[in-house]
Amino acid sequence: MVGEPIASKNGQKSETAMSQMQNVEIGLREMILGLEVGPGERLTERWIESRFGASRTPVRAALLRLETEGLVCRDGRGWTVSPINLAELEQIAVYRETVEVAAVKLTCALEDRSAVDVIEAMLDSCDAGTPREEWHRVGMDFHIELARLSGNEFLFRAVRDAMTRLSRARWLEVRDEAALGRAWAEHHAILAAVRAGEADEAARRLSAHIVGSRDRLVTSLHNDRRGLRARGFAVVAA
Amino acid sequence: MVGEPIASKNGQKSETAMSQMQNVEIGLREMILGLEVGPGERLTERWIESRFGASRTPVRAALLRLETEGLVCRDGRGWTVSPINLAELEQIAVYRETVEVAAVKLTCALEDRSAVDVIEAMLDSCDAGTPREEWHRVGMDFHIELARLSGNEFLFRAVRDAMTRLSRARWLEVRDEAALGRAWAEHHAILAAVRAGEADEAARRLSAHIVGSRDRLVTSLHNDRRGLRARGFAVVAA
DNA sequence: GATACCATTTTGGGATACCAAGCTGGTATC
DNA sequence: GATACCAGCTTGGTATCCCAAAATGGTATC
Repeated sequence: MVGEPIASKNGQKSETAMSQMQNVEIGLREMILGLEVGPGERLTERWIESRFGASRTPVRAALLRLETEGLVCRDGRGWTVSPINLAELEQIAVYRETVEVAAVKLTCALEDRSAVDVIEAMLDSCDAGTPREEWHRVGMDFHIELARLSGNEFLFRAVRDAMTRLSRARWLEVRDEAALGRAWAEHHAILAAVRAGEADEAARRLSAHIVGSRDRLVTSLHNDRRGLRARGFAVVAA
Repeated sequence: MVGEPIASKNGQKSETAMSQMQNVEIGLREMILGLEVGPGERLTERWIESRFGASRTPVRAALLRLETEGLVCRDGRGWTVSPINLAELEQIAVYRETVEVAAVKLTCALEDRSAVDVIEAMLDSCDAGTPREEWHRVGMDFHIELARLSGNEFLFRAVRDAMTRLSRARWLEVRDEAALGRAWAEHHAILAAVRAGEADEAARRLSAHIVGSRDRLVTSLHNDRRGLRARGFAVVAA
């Protein structure tokens, strides 16, 4: 056994009412998104098995799930943590611009748009003392929760899945304070337009935000790809 | 053993070089999309196991895959063929309009749009003597292949997955000759606009086509839902 | 020293055994 | 007759075992 087995063997429930499969799925997702296992790294089912104290059946189920999320991919026979793919990041940006703009237009057409206040409060919960992980999480949740307001389950899932795929890359991005402040200002401006029901204005601002975000992200990773490779992270060029 | 086992036991390869999991996944998907198992029907892993002559390991893998496609869903402990959900169909229509329009606009911006000819040939391969299954398949592939031309993998997958979810409903739709002819005319008109590079015109026609298609689909299923329930198909109202 | 070849190990795919939870049908009690 | 209760069966969740293929490493040959 390597690391800390989370649940004991032979059908024993872990202290929470969570199945082994959920245990492995959630734990492995966190390890991948938190870069505890690097992009491009090989994964063996047996290693995951011992790492989480589960048997191969739930391990394989979790891998199949994570494969559909794009976090792991098949490597012939065998599994690999998906590399960071710059070309893919650009395509995802186009995709999320499409679905996020559609979602925000739907939201602007709603009579009751008061739910934007909850999102605004979420943004405001970040200040100078907030750890970087939290800024990162809130920056993603802003887009996910904004899409949820549309009420369209498929647009929401599309945004959530796209943000999941972008998560590691955004984490690796070299961001300065100024860029972060600008992003937050854009977030607020988007919410203001949604609150006012100005669909075109909200769409324009959101679109510009996403495109700018993409450009900074791809540029940052491209410039730093030597450093990323030095850390053992596979980065596929655009 | 019920039905016709496709592969023999104990690691024996079937005649094609296909894994058991792919066997089960593809076979079960065809059974669901072909309505050989009705929407809302309960599925047991053991039944699938004997139906396809595979053990539970590949069966579970296939079920997990089909769950992400929305073709089966969990029913507490246990599996169910996803019911036809009219509210979901309407949401999917909004979603696919969004992504298909975005894809076709990207395609119109390409220099080389000659690939539309292949799609046009596909449409023209259907005539009065073509079986209904083929019309159905080509009607879906038109949208999928059109999205593929955009070159954006995520828009393409979104359209493909949406069409998969719509497949059973479209098959159940009561369509007359006139509606089919109108759909084909709209398909040709969309292609003509794409060929000419007229993005706005193509988007307008595609959008109208999808909205009209949605209205006819939902109306048809809503009117016929008594008959569908009589066939044992679960239809959830909007 | 390079290379071809073979034994060993590793690994994913699949099959099966076992378990606990839940459903079912029957029975006993009132 | 209705209901509470219990035994047994079904079923998904999990662990484990087996297998074939691929990777690995060492050795013999040139």
